Amino acid sequence: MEPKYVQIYKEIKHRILSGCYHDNNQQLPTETSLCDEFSCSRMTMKKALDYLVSEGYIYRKKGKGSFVLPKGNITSKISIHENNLLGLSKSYEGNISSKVIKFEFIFADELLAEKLDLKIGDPVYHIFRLRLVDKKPFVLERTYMNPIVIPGINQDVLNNSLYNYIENTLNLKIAGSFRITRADCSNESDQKYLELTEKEPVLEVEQIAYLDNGVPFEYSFARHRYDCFEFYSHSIRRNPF
Amino acid sequence: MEPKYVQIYKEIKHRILSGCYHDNNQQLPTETSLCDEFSCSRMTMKKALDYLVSEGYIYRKKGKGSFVLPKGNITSKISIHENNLLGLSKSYEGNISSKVIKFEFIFADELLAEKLDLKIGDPVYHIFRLRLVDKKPFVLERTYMNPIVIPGINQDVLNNSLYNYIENTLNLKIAGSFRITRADCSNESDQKYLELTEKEPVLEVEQIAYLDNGVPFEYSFARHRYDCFEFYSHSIRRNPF
DNA sequence: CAGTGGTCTAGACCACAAT
DNA sequence: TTGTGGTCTAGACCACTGT
Repeated sequence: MEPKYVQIYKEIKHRILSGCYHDNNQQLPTETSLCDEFSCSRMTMKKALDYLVSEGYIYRKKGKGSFVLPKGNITSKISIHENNLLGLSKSYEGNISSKVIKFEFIFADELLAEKLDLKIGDPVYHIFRLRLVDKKPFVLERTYMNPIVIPGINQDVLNNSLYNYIENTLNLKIAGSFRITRADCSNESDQKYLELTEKEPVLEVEQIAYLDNGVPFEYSFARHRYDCFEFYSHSIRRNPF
Repeated sequence: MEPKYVQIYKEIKHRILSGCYHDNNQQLPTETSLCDEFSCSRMTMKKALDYLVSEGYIYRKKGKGSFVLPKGNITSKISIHENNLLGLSKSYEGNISSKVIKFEFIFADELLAEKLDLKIGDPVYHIFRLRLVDKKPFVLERTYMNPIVIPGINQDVLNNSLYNYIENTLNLKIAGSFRITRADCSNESDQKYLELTEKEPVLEVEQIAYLDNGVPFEYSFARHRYDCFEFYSHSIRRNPF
């Protein structure tokens, strides 16, 4: 059973996307009237509306009301929202395949030990995969994983979705991640596998991902072809901060 | 007067950063005991803790408790958090200067009209600036602004901080933005002003920024030197979504 | 079972905007 | 003055965890 505020959030989001508030100068009904309609308290309605604010659908002004915000447009590249945690397979609807270039155990050096919360010398999976979208090279992923936390990885899993394996087979929950995004010159591997020239760069995303018990399970570098990937995000200024 | 939940948020954040919960296995006190200590209701405490969750300081598990999350590390590059809205001048403590390369009125084409919510042919500021950090070229910014919304821009403003001018002189409030981040090959201007070779790329951030009345005031492309800028972000999986 | 966090309520008071 | 959203409360019930 979904919480009431999620149901309300979804219904109002649906109304916004259907243009229900276009006639009324993009203004939503007042909170109290929405509370009446959905038979809920104001706190619950506020929670639903807060999610719409945080996703950039509406903005609210004290003393005035709540209004629909125009949506930024997405280009033709593959766009991943900054909040997306679910790996490529779940983020894109195309035909995704993987080619495993390297799959081995290594021993954690200082960096890996720090990022994955291990001791130096502990065994770590090192996975180097090329991921293709509609058979065209898209991203070159170098992933380090803690084999204690994520056991049983094999070629079969790697050819499909690691995230599916973690969530559905191992039944673990992914809770969050830290990411750093940067541009970089392509190196020899990039050029070879992503079919880039020397002049063409990559968009690198460095990531540490955590399970819901706070344990880091993945440290990865994903190097994307510059011409078919971009990140989009929406920020709002939080009120009293 | 700051809301109570902000004060509580700040105090607990301070405690986390000081390592107060290190002894107790990174576990925070229960919500009810924190409510007692801060003399507040549970809803208020939850709001404070929700902000800590959204910023990646803690995670919470039903039936277990709330725990401090290890913090991702930031590298030596200039790192801007994905949520930062405040322009370079307020994001970085170094010695920042600007060189105005071009500053003119143009007429909105279809793209600009759409992004800035104008009619085709309406006048638009076109600002092309090189921004330097500690006298070294850092980012090349091409900005389009609606002169009706942001009037009175001149060379003096451009040599300092546009965001300061908007917030402090014009007394407008910046509410939020949409951003798209991508890597790109450097073009001739990039190479000239950012002092890059043909092989070296840029990190481009395309942005539409909004005031708190929902009006878009800026559409910009910021092309950063690849080797001294990166974006970092933190995502959490929201519960019932 | 007891203890935790998650949701929800009904009502209160405040700050801000428009009239 | 009226109406809006922002904050806050005191208490209720639920779902999940570990004993």
